[in-house]
Amino acid sequence: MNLETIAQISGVSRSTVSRVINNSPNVSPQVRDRVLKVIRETNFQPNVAARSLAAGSTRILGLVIPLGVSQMFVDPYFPLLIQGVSSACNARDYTVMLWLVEPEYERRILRQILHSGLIDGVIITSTQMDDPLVDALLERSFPCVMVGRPRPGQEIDFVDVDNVGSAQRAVDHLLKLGRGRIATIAGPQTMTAGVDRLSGYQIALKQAGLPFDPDLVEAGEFTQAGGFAAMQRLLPANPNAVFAASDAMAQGAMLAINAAGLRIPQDIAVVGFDDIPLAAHMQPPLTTIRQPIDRMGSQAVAQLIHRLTDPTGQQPHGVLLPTELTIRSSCGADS
Amino acid sequence: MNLETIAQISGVSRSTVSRVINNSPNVSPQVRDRVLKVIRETNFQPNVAARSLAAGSTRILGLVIPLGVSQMFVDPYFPLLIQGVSSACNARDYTVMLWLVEPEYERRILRQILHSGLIDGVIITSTQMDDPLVDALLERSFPCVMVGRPRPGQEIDFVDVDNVGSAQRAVDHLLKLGRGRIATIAGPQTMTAGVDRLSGYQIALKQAGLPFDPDLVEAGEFTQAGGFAAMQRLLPANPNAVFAASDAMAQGAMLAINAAGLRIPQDIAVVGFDDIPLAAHMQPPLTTIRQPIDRMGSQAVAQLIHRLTDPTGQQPHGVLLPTELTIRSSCGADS
DNA sequence: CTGAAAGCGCTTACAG
DNA sequence: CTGAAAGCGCTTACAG
Repeated sequence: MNLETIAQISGVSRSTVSRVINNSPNVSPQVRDRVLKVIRETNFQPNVAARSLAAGSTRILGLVIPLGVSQMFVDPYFPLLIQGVSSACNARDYTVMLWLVEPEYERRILRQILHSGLIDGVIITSTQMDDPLVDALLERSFPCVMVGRPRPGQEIDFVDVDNVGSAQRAVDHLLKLGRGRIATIAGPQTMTAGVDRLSGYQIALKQAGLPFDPDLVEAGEFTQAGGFAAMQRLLPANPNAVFAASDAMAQGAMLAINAAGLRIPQDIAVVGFDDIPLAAHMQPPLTTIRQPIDRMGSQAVAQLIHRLTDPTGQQPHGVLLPTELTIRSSCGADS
Repeated sequence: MNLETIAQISGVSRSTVSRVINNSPNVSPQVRDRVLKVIRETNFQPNVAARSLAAGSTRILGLVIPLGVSQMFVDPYFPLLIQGVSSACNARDYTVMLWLVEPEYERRILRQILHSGLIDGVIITSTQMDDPLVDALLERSFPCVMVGRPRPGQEIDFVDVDNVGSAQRAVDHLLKLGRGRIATIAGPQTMTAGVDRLSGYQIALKQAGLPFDPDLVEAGEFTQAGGFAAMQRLLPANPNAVFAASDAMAQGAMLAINAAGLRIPQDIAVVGFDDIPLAAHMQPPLTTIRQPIDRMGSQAVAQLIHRLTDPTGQQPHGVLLPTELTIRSSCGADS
C-alpha cells in the first residue's frame, strides 16, 4: 500500500496525493475530498522512511537523558517530564525517540543524533554542566532545547523555573517561621539546578543578615540516598531546619532525622523542591516548591517545534515557568 | 556526506562500502580496513531513512505503554523498565521509540506502528486485558513481545514473573509468622498481574485450610492512592496482615494503617510486591517480593530482536524470570 | 490546480 | 570478492 496505489484508486497523480497528505493549499476541494476518502478507507499511512528521505524531516524528536547517575532515574521527575514531552508530541503529530545515554555509548549516540537524519531536533535534560553532548549539538547547530538552565555561555533555547528565586522563597519561609539555624542539602554542584538552588539559599540568608556557615551546607546526588547521607553529615551542626534541593533528597533527609531520634518539624523543619506526587504523603507531609514538570516538557516541545518550523532563525531564548511554595506540615507552619 | 563520498575516497564502489557497513562477509580484509578507516576519519553515519527504505528495517523498537491511568506512570516500575529496555537496545545498536498511549490517540498510534514502517517491532506493557492494541498488533502479525502475562488465548511472546507463585509465597510467609486474618489489596482485575496476584493469595489460604473471606479483599489501581483507599475499606474487617499487589499500594496501605492509629507490624503486618528502591526505606522497611524489572525489559528486547532476526517463525513463547521474597521489618519477621 | 520526472541515500539481486 | 543498476516510497521544483 503506497502513494501510487492511492493515486490510482483516486484517479489522480502521486503528486496530488502527496499534496493532500501534506495539506498543501494547491489542491481543489473536490479532489482533496476524494483523495482523503480513499486514504481513510484504505487506512493508508505514508512510509516514514520515504518521507524523511525525500523531505529531509522525520517529525521525530529525541528526548535525551544522560544517565551518569542511573539511580536518579527513578525520581518521579523523569516520568513526569516524559509524560509532558510525549503528550505534547502526540498532540502535534510528532513522535518521541528516547535516548538514555549511558556514558559508554555517548559518542555513538551523538553521532547517531547528528548524522543519521533520524530526528529533527532534541530535548535534553538533567545534564552536567560540562557534558560534551550539549556543546557538540550546539557546535553543529543541531536544533535543541534544554529543560533546565544552560551553563553560562551556552547559547541554547531552554525552559526552566527560577531556581534561585524559588529556593530563596523556601528559605525565607523557614526564616519567617523563626528558624535560625537553617541548613541546606544542595544538589550536585556540577548541575545548574544544584548551583542555583544553593545560591537562592545563600541569598536568603544574606538578606536576613545571617552569616554563611559552611557547616550547614552539604551537597549530594539528587537521590534519596544522597539526601540521607548529606543529612547525617549536617546533624552535628545542630540545624533546626533544612532546605533540600529535591523532594527525593528531602525524603532521605527525613529518614536520617528520624533515625537520629529527632522530630520533624519540632526539632528540624524540612522543605523540599519539586512537589512530586509522594510529597503530600510523606510523614509528615512535605512542604515544598512545586515546579510544573510535565508542563516544562510540553513547553520544551513547543519551543523546539517552533524553531523547526519557523524559518527565521531567532536568537535562542529561555522560558521560565512559575513555581509555587506548597505549605504542608514538615516546615511546622501549621503546628 | 554519504555512501557515494565514502566510496570515492576509498576508491571502491558504493556497493562495497555498503557491504562493509553491514558486515557482509564478502569483502576482502584489505578493502574492509581501508573503507573502515575512511568511515572513522569522516565520522560517517549512514542515513537511517535511506537504509530503512532500501532494507525495509529500521533497527528501531517501539516501547508502548497505555496510559489509561496516567497517575500510575510515576511508579518506579516504569523508569526501571525503560532503563532495561533502553540499555539492551543500546548494547545491540537498536534505538527505542517511546509511545505513551493516551486513549484519545490510540487509533492513530496503532496506525503509525502498523503502517508507517517506522519500527521493526514493539514491546508492550501495562496493558488492560481487553486492550485492543495488542489484538490489533497480533492480527497483523506485527512482531511484538509483552512484558507481563498475556490474556488467555493471546498468542504472543512475553516475559513475566510467576505472579501466582510469588503472591502465594508472600502470603505463606505471613501465615508462617502466625498471622491468621490476612487481607489483600489486589491490583485491577482488568490486568493479568492483578488477577494472578490475587489468585496466589487465594491459593495460599486454601492450602492452609483457611476459608476465603471476601471482606478481606479489596482491589484498586496500582497506585499509592489506590492502596490507601483499599486499606481504609479493609480496616473494619480487622485484618492482622495485608498483602498488597504492588509496593506503591503497600505504601498507601501503610499510610492508612498509621492514620488509623495502628502499628506496623505489631497490629498489621504488611508485604508488598516489586521491591522498588523506596521499599527498603519505608517506615518500617517493607518486606516484599522482588521482581527484576530492568531485566524484564532487557529480556523483552532480546526476545524481540531474536524474533526479528531469526528467519524461522517459532511458536510464541513466554519466559518467566525469578522473584525473591525480600524480608525486612514490615512483616514482623525480625521483631 | 495538476502531472511527469528527478532525486533523496541507501540495499541487494545480478553478472562477472 | 566487486561493481553497475534497479528500486525502496516518498517530495518538490518545474512546466503547463
